[in-house]
Amino acid sequence: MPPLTGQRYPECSVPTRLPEESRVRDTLNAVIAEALQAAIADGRLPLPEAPAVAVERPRDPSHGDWATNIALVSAKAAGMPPRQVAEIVAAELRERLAEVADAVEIAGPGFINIRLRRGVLADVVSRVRAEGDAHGAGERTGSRVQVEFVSANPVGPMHVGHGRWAALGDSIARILEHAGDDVQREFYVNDAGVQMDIFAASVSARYLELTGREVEFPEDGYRGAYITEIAREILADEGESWADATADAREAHFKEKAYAQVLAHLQHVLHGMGVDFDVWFSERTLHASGDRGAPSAIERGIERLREAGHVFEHEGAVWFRSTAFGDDKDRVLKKADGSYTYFAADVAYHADKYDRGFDLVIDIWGADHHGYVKRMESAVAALGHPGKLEVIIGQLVNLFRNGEVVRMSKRTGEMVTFEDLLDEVGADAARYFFLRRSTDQPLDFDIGLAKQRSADNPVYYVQYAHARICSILRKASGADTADESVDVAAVASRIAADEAALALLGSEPGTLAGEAELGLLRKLAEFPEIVAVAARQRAPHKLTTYAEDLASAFHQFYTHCQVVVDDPQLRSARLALADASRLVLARALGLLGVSAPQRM
RNA sequence: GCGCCCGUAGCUCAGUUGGAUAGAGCGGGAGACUUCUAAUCUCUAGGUCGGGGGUUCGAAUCCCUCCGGGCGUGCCA
Repeated sequence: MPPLTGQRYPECSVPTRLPEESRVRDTLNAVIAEALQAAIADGRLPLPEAPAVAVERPRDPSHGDWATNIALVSAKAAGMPPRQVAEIVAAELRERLAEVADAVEIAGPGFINIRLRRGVLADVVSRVRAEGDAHGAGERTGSRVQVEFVSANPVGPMHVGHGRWAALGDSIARILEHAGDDVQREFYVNDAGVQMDIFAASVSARYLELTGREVEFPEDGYRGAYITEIAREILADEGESWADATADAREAHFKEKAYAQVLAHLQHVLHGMGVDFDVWFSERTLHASGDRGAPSAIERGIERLREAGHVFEHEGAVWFRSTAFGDDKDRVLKKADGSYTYFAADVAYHADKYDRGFDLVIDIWGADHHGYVKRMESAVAALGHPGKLEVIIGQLVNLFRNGEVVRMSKRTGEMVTFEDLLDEVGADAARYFFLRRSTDQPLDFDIGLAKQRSADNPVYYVQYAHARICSILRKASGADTADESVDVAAVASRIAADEAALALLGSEPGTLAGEAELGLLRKLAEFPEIVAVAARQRAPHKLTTYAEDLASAFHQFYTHCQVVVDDPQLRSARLALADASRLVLARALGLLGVSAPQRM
């Protein structure tokens, strides 16, 4: 078992800076701002000040590579029709962008569309290939972020929802790391509290049954078959002697045995899907008193709230005045019977997180906990860290098989566990499907579809694009396309495509081949921005959507363009384009925690 | 009752800061393998963005209201 403590994590200190947006976007914004300034300065545009500029990528590729609505935005203030404003700005832009743009056009109600030179578009190929792992990455922000997720009670197997949150938390962590933050993954183990007692009593009852004794199963006990399995293992290991011990001694012993087993199991399943936590934080450590009777972390947490003036006593209980921070009602920390609430432990836990120096804490909770968000935010604010907690609510998963809902019953313990699902569909498909929908949307998971190795299955669609590229590279090396001993990366590194060669890409616009090349170039260029948006919005599903778009652009390219052709220049250019696609596909899949196979 | 999330094509869902003719996959219809993997591609049909008001040059997106669905609303964990 790994260490179960609130262990410290190595200090990280890197200069603070926000992730950089795409270079082209920044440049265009700057140039447009200059153009506006110039037109305002010489009186052609009667504006008091230049409006904020924001270029965007038009949805419709026929509108060019970039567009700005600046004329529409400023028409009113300038007292001119939008198209007239657009004329003035566009004239300026044509001069300033002569080097990089083929055309600056006015369209629709007054949009200015900018069409980049092919050479500028093809630039992305060299950039992707030169930057390697750094491509699409933000500069190090120095921001220390903790993502806490799954945190399933260690009293049974994970359900399918836990699997989704595991995929989500891990992918968000990967994306934030790529965007430049220092990220720590943490699992909070609720190993204190009554559910552990019930758990122990359940195992104890099954153990006694196995020794042939008549026992009444606890009414609120856990009835899953795994309880019996655990009891059986204890029986095999330690024999029947525990049947004669006192119930207290037996349950105390069984609790630790069973807990260790379940925890190891959770770690095993999570590891199996590629999710590894940096810290497993035990709730018990918060309850434990310090040396020579020093107060526990929970007691210290309450003390801190009290010092901040937000604690009061009422009807024998100790309360946190969360209403002072916008909560609906105040919350109990210490019950009238002297025990602490789960919330009190969570206050101590979060205090500990900030003591560890995190600049931002992201908690991923199941939808059934969303009523808890406000009080936790209140507590964090009261502890002096307002705004440094972000709670992401993960919606549930509905399992379907052949269009039918898979029914589960918690009472009888009859359920499809996350491990069952992993065994059936595999880690790649499970992760991909979990991440495909936005977080705040409940997910319908069709087991049949996830297992299907066909065109209907988006995860294979994306992986297949990657495998196809690897196959092309094997062919280009002169080897058999099925020869798995070929080092694809090494082949790729030998491909050299100079500017003249890359300029051939998309040189025949209007043809199927030319459009396919241009489409792929444009899609590749979007990647850094997609990563930045996915990071900012904590939205891995932006990357599944992107990966499918990129795979589609590649498949079209593949269909319409022979890559390994005789003409050495065209061949190297297309190989380089395919290689850049390979790298970006692998990176996108990597951020999702999904493998990028070289053969399928 | 109150709070949060959601409602977009037959189905499952994207839609960035309010932008142009609202997109994709599946499913329906019609096609393409002598090629570097057809796990692919091409064409086609399909919409009152839940309803109604408002804000504005412009609304799926922002505001109000109504309808429908999910979850929450413990001195449980």
